[in-house]
Amino acid sequence: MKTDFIPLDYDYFDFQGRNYIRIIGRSSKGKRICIIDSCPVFFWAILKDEVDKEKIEKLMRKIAKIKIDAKGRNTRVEKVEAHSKNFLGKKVRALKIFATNYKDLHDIADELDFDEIEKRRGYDLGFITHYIIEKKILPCNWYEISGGILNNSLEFGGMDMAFNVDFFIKLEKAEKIDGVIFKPKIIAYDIETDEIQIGKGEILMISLISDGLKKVITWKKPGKFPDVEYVKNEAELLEKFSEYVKKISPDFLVGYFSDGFDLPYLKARAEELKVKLDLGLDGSEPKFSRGIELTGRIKGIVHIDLLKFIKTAYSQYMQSETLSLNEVAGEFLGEKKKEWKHKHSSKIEDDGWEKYYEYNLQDSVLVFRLFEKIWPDILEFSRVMSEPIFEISRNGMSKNVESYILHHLENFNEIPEKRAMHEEISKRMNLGKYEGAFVFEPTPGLYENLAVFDFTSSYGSTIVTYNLSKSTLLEKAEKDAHMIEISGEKFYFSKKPGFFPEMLREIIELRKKYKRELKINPDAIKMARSNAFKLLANAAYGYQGFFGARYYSREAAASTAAFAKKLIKEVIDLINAEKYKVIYSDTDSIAFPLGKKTEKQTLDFLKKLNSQLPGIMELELEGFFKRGIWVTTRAGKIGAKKKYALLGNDGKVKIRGFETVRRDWCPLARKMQDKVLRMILSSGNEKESLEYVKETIKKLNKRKIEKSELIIRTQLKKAILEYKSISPHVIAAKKMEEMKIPVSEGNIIEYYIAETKEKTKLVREKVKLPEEEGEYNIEYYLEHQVLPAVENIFQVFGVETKDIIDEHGKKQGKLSKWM
DNA sequence: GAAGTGGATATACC
DNA sequence: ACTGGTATATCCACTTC
Repeated sequence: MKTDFIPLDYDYFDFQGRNYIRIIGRSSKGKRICIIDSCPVFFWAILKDEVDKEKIEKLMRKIAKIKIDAKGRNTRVEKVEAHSKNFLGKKVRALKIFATNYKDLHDIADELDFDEIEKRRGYDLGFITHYIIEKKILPCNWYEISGGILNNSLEFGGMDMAFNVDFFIKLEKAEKIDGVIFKPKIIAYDIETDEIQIGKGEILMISLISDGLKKVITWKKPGKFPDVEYVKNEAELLEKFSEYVKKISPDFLVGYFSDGFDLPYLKARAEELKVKLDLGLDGSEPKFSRGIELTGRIKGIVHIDLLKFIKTAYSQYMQSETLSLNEVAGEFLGEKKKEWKHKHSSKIEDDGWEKYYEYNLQDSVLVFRLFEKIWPDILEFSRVMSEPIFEISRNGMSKNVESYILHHLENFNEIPEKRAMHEEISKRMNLGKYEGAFVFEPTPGLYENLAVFDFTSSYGSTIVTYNLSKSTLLEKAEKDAHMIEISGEKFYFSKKPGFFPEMLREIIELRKKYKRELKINPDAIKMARSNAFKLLANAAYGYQGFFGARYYSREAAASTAAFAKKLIKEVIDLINAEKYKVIYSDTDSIAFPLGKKTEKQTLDFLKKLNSQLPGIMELELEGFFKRGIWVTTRAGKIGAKKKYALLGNDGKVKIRGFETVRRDWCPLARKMQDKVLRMILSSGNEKESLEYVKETIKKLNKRKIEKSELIIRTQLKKAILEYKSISPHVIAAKKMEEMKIPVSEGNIIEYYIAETKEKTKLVREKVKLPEEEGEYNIEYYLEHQVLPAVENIFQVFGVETKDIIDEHGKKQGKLSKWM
């Protein structure tokens, strides 16, 4: 049989002691196809330099005889070959040792305690990754495949009969082709329960959205509500859900925080009610694996938890303060969740249920639309990293960098480095920090007509330019090498291109290429591809400094920061030498007023600068800005770093670091500061904004400010009991516990500071929950929220605090006097 | 018990 | 455990006089 095919979900099984890959995907005609394939199973033994040919042959014969009986399997070495390979950039002789089962490679490697062998590598990639590298059946790419159909066959123990697919094919040949645009079939789902703790309460309803399906299944309050389907009880609810999933047979089952809530909840309730939650294509139930977080896998259907992907791929560029579905959907779709105040189902009035159903349905609608929106990114991530969607949608960026490397090693004839084990990891973690980026101390003030330059992929370009990696680090000083001094110690890197910097060079080039193509002819896929490469380039530096990395190199990471620091300082000097005056710089950006120069002169100068930069280092214009403001730190007279506001020539305001952008300040202070900054930037003076602040303070004093504007939000980052220092939000969390409001690690705790009868000094003793009765503490909000947010800004104009709070211009003593 | 200081904590920047 | 370091600011916890 011959068909086109796009691989979506990979897993593997053992049959008669051997490993087989099972790939589930689709044809362009929408048929569900499962293919079975296998690949050579092997790892590498790297030989010591001095071992001669004769010894190698003897060793190979010895190794070829290895047989082990592990975990009830008889595994044996099938074949041994000698190869010339590279390991960490060095030429090595290595034995390629083939065995019958991937899972036993580690055990076989353990048997190889021969003197001739230096290292054993390539047994810890995971069979799926190993297979993809070997056979190049890449996820989310189109193939023309051919092979024999298994139809009620006993090959593989009759597995084809158990799988609910259109075709079950034993793969013989696969050829990559340009396929059509793939539009996956998905179900977005969401559940509502009585308790938050997994499995503790009943599941009241499940909503499902798919193409042509929009449904809430429930066993609760009946009535004539649109899109609601009734079943008898919770058990039937689960069965019905299962039935729909099977009927639709989606490629992806998509949820939001569904790894941590919806899917485990369904499983737990199914167990409790003795219902089989047979969602898998073979009728199997979802399986969970525990890393640091729970992940839920369904055989043949890719379970996607959008929250996880959004965290790694978007969160750093997002405005949302939390990654709640409500906020994220608001930002991506301009659409929000429906209003619903959660309460136990026993307390829901008869007329409340319709709202609850609508609420539940809307959540699935949002998940469905969110998926549609970010699908191009998921797809391109999978293609770029060459890893299945299940993996890339959950992995962090360091893992993605590593995937990219592993799938491209063979271009360099490289044997993969192993993952670090526990001991090595703790050793790396204990090394402490190295010196990082340079931040220029600004002189506080309001500046006009500014230019901002920044380095494109600064650290990535630095790694490429100076060839910085584990394999290019030289042990001794060499003449023709890249050298950097870090606090007295000199580090040398070879000029012979290493595979890591070379891969990164390609990543940066591809990113530029796709960005160019995007400009000419934009579409979502090009945008996604360009973005995936951008994220990869940006994560490469962090990867080398990450203790869990296979290609960890603290020296390379520290040198990257040091080289970049040295260069940006040199560039600042060059800019100053051109009669500009740099006023600020952070890591890879430089800001300076144009002074007497024109924009054109500045752009010409930028060109000249670029011609002088080493390697692939490149400066670009971030923008011209009409005005910018820098303030002092709270304590001293020195300029505050990482805190400024700019007004672009395009009218856009860019605010960094100020309380405005910090979620742990109350809305009143944030909004007021934002307005003040905008007023000052557009007018060039403080007059108008000062009046505005005085008005605000008056309102506060008259209690005319709504309590909702005074709610402070702080994240509870660990369990309440683990806190050594009991700060206001910890007290608020404790109060919530007492009131039986569920609180857990990671929650954003809301509270306000209230008036108290007793005179207490500690802020935490004035904490009240938003729903608690009480008057807000005027003094606290004035002195700890409103004034601190604007004091430093007005200071730039010589306006002092007393000028802000004293509308008559007279010095006042205690605040209470004029309150 | 007030004042000063360092530590713990949260959040932002790049 | 699941990229890195730099920086600001708040409030608590503790010491000192």
